[in-house]
Amino acid sequence: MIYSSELIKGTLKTIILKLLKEQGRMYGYEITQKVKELTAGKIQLTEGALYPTLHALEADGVLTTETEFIGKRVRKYYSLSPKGKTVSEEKISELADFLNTMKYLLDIKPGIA
Amino acid sequence: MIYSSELIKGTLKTIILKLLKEQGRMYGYEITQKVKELTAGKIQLTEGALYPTLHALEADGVLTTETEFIGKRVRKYYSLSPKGKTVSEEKISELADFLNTMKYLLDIKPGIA
DNA sequence: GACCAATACATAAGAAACCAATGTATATTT
DNA sequence: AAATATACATTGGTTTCTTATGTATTGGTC
Repeated sequence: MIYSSELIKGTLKTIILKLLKEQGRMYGYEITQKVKELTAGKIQLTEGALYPTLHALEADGVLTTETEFIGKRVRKYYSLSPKGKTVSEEKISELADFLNTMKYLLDIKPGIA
Repeated sequence: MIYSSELIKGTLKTIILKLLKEQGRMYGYEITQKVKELTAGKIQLTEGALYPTLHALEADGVLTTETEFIGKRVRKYYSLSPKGKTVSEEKISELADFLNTMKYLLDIKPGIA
């Protein structure tokens, strides 16, 4: 089962920031594969969603890039900027808090609600 | 702290369906207040997001409505249709699954990722 | 050696969904 | 009587994603 895309929408940026925080640097395609692997295929990032998001984060000064050539093929590595490290901490803890709140909402029983 | 709206986007429908499943029937304003209460103000649904969503769910045959007058003021109660009961079960379990997956992603440490 | 799948980037047109603002009106509290 | 709360609704604009398309290299397979 693949999650409906609307669920992923709000969390895409945070997922990217979390992975970059742990991995140091990653390139776009690598991110799609890593997320797919870590979620057993339940989250499949599309390129049309990923690349614009990466570009936006870079434009915001959250990510920095380095381009490398692997043979003749180009690879663009993304890393957290100093600002990005702060932003990622904030985003990650906000999401963790949100997950708890949502879990609480889903656990509510008729008597409590 | 109020969650950024992008986080709520993907979960709004499911929140509504979950509440209606537990409460039987609710009207729009009541939903905004209940969500605010249950989340200690962290989730504040705006009318511009709520009403279009309710209308869409009704148009999809997921919700049914009854209009009542409280004095001269109208109140529109929403309930799950038979189809809505099925849909709500699906949405709720998908979200529960998604929350677990996201929690797993956020817990990943450098060595594991 | 020809073909397909995987790797790797990117953009563009359109759709979906929300946000902020606005509008209308009644009810309650101070 | 004024302000706040209740209660519905819509609209214009923005953001953000989806689908589709485009280019090109690399690796595996028949």
